[in-house]
Amino acid sequence: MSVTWSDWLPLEHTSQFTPALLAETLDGGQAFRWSFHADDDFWQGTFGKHLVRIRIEKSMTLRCSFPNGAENSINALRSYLGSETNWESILDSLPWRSDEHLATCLAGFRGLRILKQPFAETVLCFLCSATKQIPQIKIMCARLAAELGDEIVPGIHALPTWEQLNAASEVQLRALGLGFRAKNIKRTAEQIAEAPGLLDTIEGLPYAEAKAKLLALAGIGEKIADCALLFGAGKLEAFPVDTWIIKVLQTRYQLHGWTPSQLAQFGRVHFGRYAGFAQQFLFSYERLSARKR
DNA sequence: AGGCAGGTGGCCA
DNA sequence: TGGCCACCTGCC
Repeated sequence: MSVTWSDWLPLEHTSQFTPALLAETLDGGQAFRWSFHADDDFWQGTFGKHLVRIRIEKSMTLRCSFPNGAENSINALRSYLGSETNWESILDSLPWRSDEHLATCLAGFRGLRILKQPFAETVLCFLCSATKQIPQIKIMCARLAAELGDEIVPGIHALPTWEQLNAASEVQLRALGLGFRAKNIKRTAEQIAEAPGLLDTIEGLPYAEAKAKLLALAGIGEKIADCALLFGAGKLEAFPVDTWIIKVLQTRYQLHGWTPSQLAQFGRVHFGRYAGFAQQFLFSYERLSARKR
């Protein structure tokens, strides 16, 4: 039996969003669960127990579709996409007036957003991300879902919960191609099992405290903690420093010789309370430049 | 065919 | 603290 889908429901109208920006937001390294269906021009993905399709029309209207009967996922989707957030105003508050390179990046990706993904699965996806490129991370996440996650509709699974992960063995996780990440995921699953409600607590904490608690989990260092807090907990001040951002800050901000930790500090101070939002523009711009070469 | 990829943790000075 | 290296796997 196959899934039937609802009509395309209007999600929001925006003059800023474009197909390229939707792609960059859903599939540019924040989330790893979206795939583009070129034939019918829509994105399909899951977050939590929601299965969703999104498309953008020429009139710049975002429309969405759900498996019949699951139409109320639209509320969760609005939250996921930050539909209620005034991104334009946050963007304007970034220090682009005194930072020429930031201004260039903002101009190139105006309309880009930060997702608000379910925190627990954001932690999982970024535990998979260590020294992997986006396509590999997506494969790992897909395998985790297929093998361990609940089935949302026939053939499509949610990412596993931490309870489901804890029920798996490290050997079983390794068999999914996770490599050394399997041990970290297994250990973190155990730590979470020992402290029920831990992730919910962390999500509700202020940035610095939340980060300190995340760093105590196996396999989570500065970068992964910041990614989880930025893309999964709405903490826009989190400033993940990965190899791309190191390169940007060294070459375009003349910060050669700075350690990743010092660069993170610089980022939070220089870009301010929405540093993570700024980071995403620097990241997208740098990645796009690299692909063109 | 070997190096490297959106890191982390452990070990050493 | 700061630098180095092992760690899985797959793709260029």
